[in-house]
Amino acid sequence: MSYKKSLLSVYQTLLDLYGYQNWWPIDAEYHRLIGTDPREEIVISAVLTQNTSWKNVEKALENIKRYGILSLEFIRSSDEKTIQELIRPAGFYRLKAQRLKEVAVFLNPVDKVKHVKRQDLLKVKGIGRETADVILLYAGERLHFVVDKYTQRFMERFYGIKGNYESLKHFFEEHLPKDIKIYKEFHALIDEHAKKYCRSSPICKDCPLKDVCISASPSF
DNA sequence: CCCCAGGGACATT
DNA sequence: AATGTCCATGGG
Repeated sequence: MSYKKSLLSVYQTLLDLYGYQNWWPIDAEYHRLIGTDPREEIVISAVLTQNTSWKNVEKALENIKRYGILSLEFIRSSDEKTIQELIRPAGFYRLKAQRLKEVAVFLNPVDKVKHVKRQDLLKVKGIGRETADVILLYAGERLHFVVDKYTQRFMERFYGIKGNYESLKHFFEEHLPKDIKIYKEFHALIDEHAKKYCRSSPICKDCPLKDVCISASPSF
């Protein structure tokens, strides 16, 4: 039998299951050695990961670190063609080189992430709702919940909530404590769970949440 | 061969 | 407002 678990208890359950994910991943040692700002890696990787596997993003980040500098100033001062070649493994490389240029110019200095309005961030070409919220939450330490494809899929299956981006974002922000750590980890935990069980072709049979999910039938 | 991956801009209906 | 198409590499 299924019932509606509170959003916070879903978070607790996922946290118990998978542990802290420590998103957004950054190479702290690199930035300590080079003297660059770790927040700039978050901004760059947020653009690179658009509809792209993290594995491919990592290859691009390694290229930038090896042949350039993982910073927004490097993006600003480098030839766009050079950036294209470095980030090629991340896919959509011509498009993303352009987007990196735009955001690097806009977020100058990067400390702007602390006070920039979401509305203004969304005006930057290549920065949509999810990328904006990733930048605001993970680089700016600001209370913006990140909704992605996984989150939409999970919420539709688990709660039967469909909704557009803004309504889902609002749902999370209304039903969770105003806690940056919870926002960061919950988003990561949903992604982890969606990769393991709540896939496009869901594996409900072994899903740890099957008893509290409204769409998981015991017959699955 | 297929489908999918930590989306977004732009056009069409 | 909802849906379709394009962008592109790499892995399963």
